[in-house]
Amino acid sequence: MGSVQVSDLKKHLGETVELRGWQYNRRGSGKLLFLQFRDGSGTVQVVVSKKDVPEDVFETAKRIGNESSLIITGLVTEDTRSALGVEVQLKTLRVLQEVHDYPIQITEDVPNIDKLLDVRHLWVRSRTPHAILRVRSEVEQAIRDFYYQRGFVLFDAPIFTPASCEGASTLFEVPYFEDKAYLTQSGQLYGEAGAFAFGKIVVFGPTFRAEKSKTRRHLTEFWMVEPEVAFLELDGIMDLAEEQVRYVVCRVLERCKEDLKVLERNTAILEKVAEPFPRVSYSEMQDVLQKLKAEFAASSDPELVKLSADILKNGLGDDLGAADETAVGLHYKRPVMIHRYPSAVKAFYMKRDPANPDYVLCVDVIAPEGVGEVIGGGQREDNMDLLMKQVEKHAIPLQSINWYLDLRRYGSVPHGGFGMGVERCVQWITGCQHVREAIPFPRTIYRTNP
RNA sequence: UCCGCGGUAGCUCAAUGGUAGAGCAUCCGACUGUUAAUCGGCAGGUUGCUGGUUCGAGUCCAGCCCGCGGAGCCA
Repeated sequence: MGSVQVSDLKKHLGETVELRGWQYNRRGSGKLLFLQFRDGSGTVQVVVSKKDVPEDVFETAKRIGNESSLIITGLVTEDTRSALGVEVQLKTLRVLQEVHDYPIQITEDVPNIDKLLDVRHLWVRSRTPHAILRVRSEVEQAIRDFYYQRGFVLFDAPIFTPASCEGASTLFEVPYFEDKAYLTQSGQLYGEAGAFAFGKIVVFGPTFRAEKSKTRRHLTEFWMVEPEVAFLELDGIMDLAEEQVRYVVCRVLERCKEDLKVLERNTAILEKVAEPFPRVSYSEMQDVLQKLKAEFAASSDPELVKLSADILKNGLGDDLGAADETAVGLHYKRPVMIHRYPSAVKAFYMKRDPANPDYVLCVDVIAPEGVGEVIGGGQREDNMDLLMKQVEKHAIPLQSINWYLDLRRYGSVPHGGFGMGVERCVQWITGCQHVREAIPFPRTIYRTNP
């Protein structure tokens, strides 16, 4: 008799099977015990009846604490009272390790995420983190499938880089033999090299930002997927971003139903990705935000009134603030694409809009429900002279970027792409409160442990 | 870096300047259909650190440490 997985138990109705895993929880009485048994694939209720098992087996089952590791055998029976629809009538019980002081208790809420993150290595066993990280796994697989199916070449960018790609953002400096190196904050520049070699590439890897951000949307280490395509212009880039988000969300809706149920996620808002994403220019958005500001100020909801005060706080020509993004999310209730920002607030490599050189051909995708920017990208400046002006303006050291300028010297073409933060995407899809919950071991300004 | 909030039992939180408490978890016990089971009991503390005010400080004051939320910046 081989072991079976909890997720496959329905195929073994009426059979006696072996299960290997851990006790998640126990309820019961003096003569009847209900072990919640998990093996990673799922959780099943194991019934231990005093009259059906030897005395010592019953006493052991009654004694062992949560997260004791077990190998059991039992009869698989149908039972509508059990969440899974089946349960297991215990026959034999082998305890690999008996545990009595597991530090996490079974609760549904997350009262203090920081305390739980101290024991993240154990917390990942619990119901909610388990569901979120399963969704993350599906998101990452969906991303890979999406690009693979479309003929993109997976083009890994280096982690050690010579210097800043984007100027202002803070980089992690690390000793590198006799020299210094920096952890990458974007694989994009390398992606552009790949696009000119393979046509369509995608960079998928970790990214590091030494920003001292302490919000539920920020990590110092996060995963980013960055497609880059030769001969693709802004409209095409927006099409790609929209299709990719739609594909990923639909995959999760289709394949992670149970996890979304565990997370009590309202899927109605996710299903709206089937509809076209609104595409609004920065300039048009100013008018929309003006209207929203007035509308929210007149609202009876004090939260909206408070939000209203911060809308358009940064003024015309500046980047949108967090309140603006929240308002956009509340208004459209689905991902929104904002394009053609003022060039002053965007990176040096963004291509000028020929129709109005004060703006650049970029696009941000704003997720609703307070998650904010999940995608940032656009068309790259492909003209050597214009690019050089920006390099000088941003005071980017030539020696670290000279290789990149070669891409404009030898066969430059219109091209572009974007970067999507995997954790922000997972945060939105799962509806989890902190982006920290969307990665197995989050790294933040004050946490590198465990 | 700036603004705001917090640190009391393993966890979540109480405690007009006057004997540090509850719920949950652990441990012990009861219960044959429980769904975060329920019920009874035992145990559990240098109240973040240092100093000050006071007859008396978890509480008031000063400094420090640590964390959380937000702004900025970003994905």
